[in-house]
Amino acid sequence: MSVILTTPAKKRSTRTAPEIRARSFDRVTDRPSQIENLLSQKEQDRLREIATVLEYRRGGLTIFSEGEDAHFVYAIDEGVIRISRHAENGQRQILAFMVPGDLFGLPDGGMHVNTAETVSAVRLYRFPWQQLVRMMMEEPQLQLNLLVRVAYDLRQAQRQIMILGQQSTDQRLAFLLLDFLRHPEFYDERDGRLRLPINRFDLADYLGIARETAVRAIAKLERDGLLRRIDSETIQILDVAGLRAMQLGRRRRSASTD
Amino acid sequence: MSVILTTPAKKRSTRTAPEIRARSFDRVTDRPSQIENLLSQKEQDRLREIATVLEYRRGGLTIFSEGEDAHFVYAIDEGVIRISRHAENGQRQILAFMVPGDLFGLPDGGMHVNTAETVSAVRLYRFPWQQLVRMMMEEPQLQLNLLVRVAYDLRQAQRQIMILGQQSTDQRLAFLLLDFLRHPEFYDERDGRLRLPINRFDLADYLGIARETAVRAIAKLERDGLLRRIDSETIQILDVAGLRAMQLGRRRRSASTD
DNA sequence: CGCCGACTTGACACCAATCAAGATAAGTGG
DNA sequence: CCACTTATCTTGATTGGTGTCAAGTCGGCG
Repeated sequence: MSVILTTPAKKRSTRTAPEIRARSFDRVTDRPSQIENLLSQKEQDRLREIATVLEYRRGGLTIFSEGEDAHFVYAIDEGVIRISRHAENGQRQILAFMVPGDLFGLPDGGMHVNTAETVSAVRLYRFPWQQLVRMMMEEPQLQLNLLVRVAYDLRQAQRQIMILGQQSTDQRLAFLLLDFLRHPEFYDERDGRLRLPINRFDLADYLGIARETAVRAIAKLERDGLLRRIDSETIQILDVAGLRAMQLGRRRRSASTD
Repeated sequence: MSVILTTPAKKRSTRTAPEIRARSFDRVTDRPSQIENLLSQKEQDRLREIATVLEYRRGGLTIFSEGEDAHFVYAIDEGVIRISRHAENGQRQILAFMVPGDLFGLPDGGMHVNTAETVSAVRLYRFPWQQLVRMMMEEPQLQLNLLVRVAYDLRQAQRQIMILGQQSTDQRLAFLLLDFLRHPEFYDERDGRLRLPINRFDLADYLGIARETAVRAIAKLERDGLLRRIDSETIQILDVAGLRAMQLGRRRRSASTD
């Protein structure tokens, strides 16, 4: 069975072709998503029964928005998405970028509190939340798996709190770059080239700085010989150790001086 | 059965008497901790079987430190604790203050990644992690309860990311004050007096600012007529609405201007 | 009474947000 | 293929905010 989903046209979209395709979950990929790794064959089969595959053809598409009723949770099979939230004054903060294997969309009081949008073309697995809850009550191992994932997200969030609470602009940028260096999807270790899948807007909103400040931070690291800009979305990393060292410096003294 | 635990003497401690007492979990409080609310009587009984009550007599005591092996999780029955983490350069960031009903100490790879310390006198329930896991595998409802709690912590962490990424010093302070206003334990709505259970060190390390900056922010809110300092740990709130309004202003324009 | 830690205030330099303007690149329509 | 539009990226100038160093005050405790 094949289903075509429609989404409200994005402001920057000029296409009219369907951006998303959905179909039932069977043999769509040879790389199993991480959620399957810890589960028995039987459990995987049951998950497949309730899952739908969604395909988003490009970046900038909304998967769900904060405030909407939440009926599904999602797992990424391919591509990058961003999780963001808007303050009451309208400012956007990007809470996380998520990559294949990550899970997102857990409801909070039946609603989505965050917004999820594609950064690149994306393939997702979509699970009906109610059915998933029923399954989890019967399969404790499945529930434990979900618990581990949420706990991981919590650790990641705390990590970002550390960055935003303590690091200078340059350090924040180094932190983001080092994170992306771990993904061979974006970083070619041989020639040292990193293709940043995110634009300066997203980068700034993630690091909690202004867009111009982000650009200047990149320019500074370039002056310092740590990297070289190829084009706006590609940079060549010249000194990984230097980036790491930069994170160790201190922006401000700790309030609690021992 | 009564057990006496010992902890390494704290630097500011001059006492020699035992700071912590532990005893088995039975009828120690007439106010049930929140973890019990959603559980059946049978499940509560089972929880009691594996729980121990710990009492810390004062603030500044370490419950566990980052890097230690994690064998227990904890629930707060009474008092306030702080969860912190130290960056590689030694800077401390306070990730959260936790109050009665909150749960903390979930292991990550068998270890504690954060440090937990008492802010005031505290009574805790301590649960052996392994036994709790076994119970959860048999009682899905218990596990779901834990999942809900971790998800809640994640939302709180994301909330702090919003604050640290977007808000000015004054706004951050207003945010913290408004949070404490919700707890009748600290805020007397009649005379408007707020007893801050945390010192300026903790306050600054929580908000990601320098200690002096925190003091100056308080002074500024006082000049603006929003509050009045009684003594270093007590302030009188004069304009709650003004504090709320302060949070809505924007420190900087969003990077993603629509 | 004197010490000590926590709190507070002042001075100053520097970093980053903001406003402004230009550069680059990709798309669009002629 | 070229002019035009638009979005994104980049750089400059300016100002306010915040970290840091320094000094002083306050309160508790021995």
